[in-house]
Parts: sequence; C-alpha cells; structure tokens
Amino acid sequence: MVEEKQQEEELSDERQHLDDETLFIVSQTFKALSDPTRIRILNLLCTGEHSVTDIAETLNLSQSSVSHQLRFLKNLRLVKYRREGRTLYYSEDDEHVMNLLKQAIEHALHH
Amino acid sequence: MVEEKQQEEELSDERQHLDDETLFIVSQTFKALSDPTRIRILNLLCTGEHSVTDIAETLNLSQSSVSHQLRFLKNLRLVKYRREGRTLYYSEDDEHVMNLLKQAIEHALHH
DNA sequence: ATATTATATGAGCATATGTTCATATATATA
DNA sequence: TATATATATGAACATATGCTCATATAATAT
Repeated sequence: MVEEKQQEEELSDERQHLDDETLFIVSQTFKALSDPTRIRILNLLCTGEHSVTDIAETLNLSQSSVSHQLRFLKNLRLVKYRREGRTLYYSEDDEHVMNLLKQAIEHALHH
Repeated sequence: MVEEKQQEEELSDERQHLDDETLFIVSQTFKALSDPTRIRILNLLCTGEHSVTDIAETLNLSQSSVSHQLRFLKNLRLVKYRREGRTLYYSEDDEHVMNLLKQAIEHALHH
C-alpha cells in the first residue's frame, strides 16, 4: 500500500514537476529558435549543407554575425560542420528540433 | 511554359523564403517558450485552470512576476482567463503551441 | 615566406528581458 | 463607506542578447 502510494506520487511528479535540468534544456532549445536570424539560418540548412559565406550572402547577413550564430547553434548541437579545404560546410544536426521549427513555420504560414 | 516556371519559383519560395510576418510569428512563439518561468506556468496549466495566486504559490514565484508573465502569454493568445468573483482562472488557449512544448519536454526528459 | 581566402573571436554598444518594489484597480464583504 | 482580497501595472534595475568592428587563426596559393 505504501509503495503503491509512493509510485503514484512519483508518477504525477514526473508528469507535472520539471526538474531544473529539463527546464534548462527545454528553455535553451526554444531560445535557439526564438531569434529571426537563427530561424533563417536553420531554415536554409533544411535545404542541405551550406558554407558560412554562402549563408551570409544568401540571407544578406554579415559574415561575423553568421559565424557567431553558428557557434551558438553548434554549442547546442543543432548544427554540425564538415571541412573542405578552408571552407566549412554547416548542416543540421538535430532532427527533433528541426521538426519543432518546421511545425511552427507550417502553422504560422497557414496563418 | 512561362506560367509553369513561375509556379515552380513560387513553390520553392514558399518552402524556403520566410516572409517577415511569418518570421516574426515563429520567433515570438518560440520566445514565449524560451523562459523557464513561462515554461513552468504553461506546464502547470496543462493540468487545468489555475488562479494567479495558485500559480504563484505552487511554483514559488512572486504574484507580480506571475501576473507580468501571464500578460505576456495573454498578449500572444497562449492563455485565456475566466473571472469568478475577484479570482481570475487562467488556462491554455493554443493547442498547437502547447503541443510544441509537450514535445520538447518529452524529448528533454528522455535525455 | 607572403599574400589571399574563409572563418572565428573578442570587445564594445544598444536594446531586450525578467525581476522586484510600490502602488493602482477591481471585486467582495462588514 | 471602509476594509480586505485578488490581480494588474509602471518604474527601476541588473542581466542577457545580437550586432558591428577590428583582428586573429587557418588553409591555400604564388
């Protein structure tokens, strides 16, 4: 009986209470998606890998700004890169987060 | 032939280029979900409606802070309220955004 | 070695954000 | 009307954020 009650409490806790780490991960994930520049970069990377210069030119952003944002996204493991000579090709690295972004874009487009 | 080409361009534009309004809506939506306090409030509202005082006590937050954040969420139409005497009961008002939050929480919990 | 190209990085700055504190508003009750 | 309760609001403040500018690093080519 006692065990049963404890398990119930743990279950409801698991569903309702968010521990600090989970809260941090979730908030960081959404923070990554909360900036227009990062959204545009990730949306571009949906179409395949792109170099830093390419991203900057395509989206009409400064090289520095793109590089800073890519570092941010790289730290969160949302993107990865591959080197070819002196060029770095960036691409998506988190299917789940890209899915969240796609869902939000689709929803916003259909007003 | 000309029409066909234009349509192709429109289609690829539709999928790749994000207009300013869409970009704004998407970034605002994720911004709402990027703060730990707001996440906790929305997560609590998953379990049903709650008064401002109740939210503040349950989550150990100041009444003012909760009220400010609820105004923020209300402006984005993510929550609504119903009055009963001098008490306001807040509840979810955007199924789609709550779904995004639930997905992110589930994903974060399963590490 | 020197120059060139691609990218990264740090400092500085303006703006945004979230909290607290004090107070205002609104409803209910004595 | 006066008081208590529930919530909202605005100012002030500290911190976070995103950009630019200048410069550093890294790889390649001459």
